[in-house]
Amino acid sequence: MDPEARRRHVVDALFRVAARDGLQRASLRNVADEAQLNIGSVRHYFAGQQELMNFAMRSMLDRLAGRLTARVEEAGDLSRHPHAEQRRIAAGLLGELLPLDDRRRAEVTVFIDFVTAARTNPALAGLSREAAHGERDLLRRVLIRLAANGALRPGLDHDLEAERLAALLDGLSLSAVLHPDLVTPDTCARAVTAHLEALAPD
Amino acid sequence: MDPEARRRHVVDALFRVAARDGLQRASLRNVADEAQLNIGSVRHYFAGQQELMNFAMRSMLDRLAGRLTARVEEAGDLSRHPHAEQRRIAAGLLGELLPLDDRRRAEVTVFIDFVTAARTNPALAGLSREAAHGERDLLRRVLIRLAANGALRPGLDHDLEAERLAALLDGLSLSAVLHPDLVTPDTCARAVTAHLEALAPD
DNA sequence: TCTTTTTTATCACGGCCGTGATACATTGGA
DNA sequence: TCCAATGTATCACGGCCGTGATAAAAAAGA
Repeated sequence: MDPEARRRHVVDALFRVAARDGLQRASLRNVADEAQLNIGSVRHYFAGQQELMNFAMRSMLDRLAGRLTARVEEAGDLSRHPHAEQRRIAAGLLGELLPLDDRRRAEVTVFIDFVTAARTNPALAGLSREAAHGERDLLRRVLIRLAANGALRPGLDHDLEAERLAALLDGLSLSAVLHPDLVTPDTCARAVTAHLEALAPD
Repeated sequence: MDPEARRRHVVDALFRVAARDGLQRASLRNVADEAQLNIGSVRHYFAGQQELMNFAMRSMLDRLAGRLTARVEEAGDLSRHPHAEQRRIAAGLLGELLPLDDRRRAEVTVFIDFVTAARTNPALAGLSREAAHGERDLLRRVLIRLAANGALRPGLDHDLEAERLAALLDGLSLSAVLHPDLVTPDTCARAVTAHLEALAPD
């Protein structure tokens, strides 16, 4: 069987375990059970637990990056839309980073587990750093593009605003994952919309 | 010796271990070592690991709540200050929730470890929920107080703005803890200031 | 002083973990 | 067909864990 597919199968099992029970419970044995595989099979495709973790986190970042760039291309040339519509499109793009449905909730849940684990796990530190930079680069580009089309108030500090937007999205994600009854998908969407509208020209 | 002091001594050791190595490494043995105590002594003051964790998280929330209410009282009657100064005072208060120095960085680090652990640890779920509600209540009160004094733009949805402010603070804290070189104390302070200024009347 | 309570210190058990080693099964090409 | 490569399945070791049981030491009160 395709080794690539096998690896994906194992990684998906890891994601399910991590989303359900937390990343610390994603041991080789538990992941193997979830994948309905023998632990020996898992170890045949991954040299050890560290490599599995690293590969899983990288897979997740790749998938996320893929979806985001697809969204960006799909958006195309913003300048043909009115300003309000441009901000609406941007909000839709940013929603890809938020737990707005079950799929994204599971992804964001595991993402948060990974980056927090990375604080004390050198094997994941590089990927965590990469993710943080990637997020900020994306947000800066979005803001600059909106501003270039006149969809944002002039005179904004784009670096600071990108940081503020990153904090808003990260904070919403964290709260929505930890307290789903307190921070619903609707709350997330309204907060992002309000934030972008607060950056609109007068 | 005062049993209360002993418990605090153990809990402080747990905080140091959690801040340095992560909460998952805060085993009874590691905490006892850090406290320079025998594991038997620790177990004499705490029935088990679950009780230690619960007590530690409660202690931390109590300390934080104490500092915040002290800050609120210290602020006193805001209406005697000009609007800009009122927002500055509010920003100072909110800074108590951010990792602006080593002490607060350590606290926020452990806080994040606790609330993320609470997602899959029923013994901590209640405290996590309590913390989330407490944070939002505080922020709502701050915003309403500022608005009542005319220091904020009229017509704001205070519930939504409290949620947005909570997300900003949580997101800044998370990023500052995970990526200290990317999100510095100065960045945090500037982001909070910019946020409050964006809520100011025209 | 003697006694009771509190505190400190160990030992041992079972559980889960990652991992090395090894054997068995399956597959696919010469 | 035979053989090598790939994949699957177990066993065993040492490590760290929480915890029950127990004992020794220290402190406190009579």
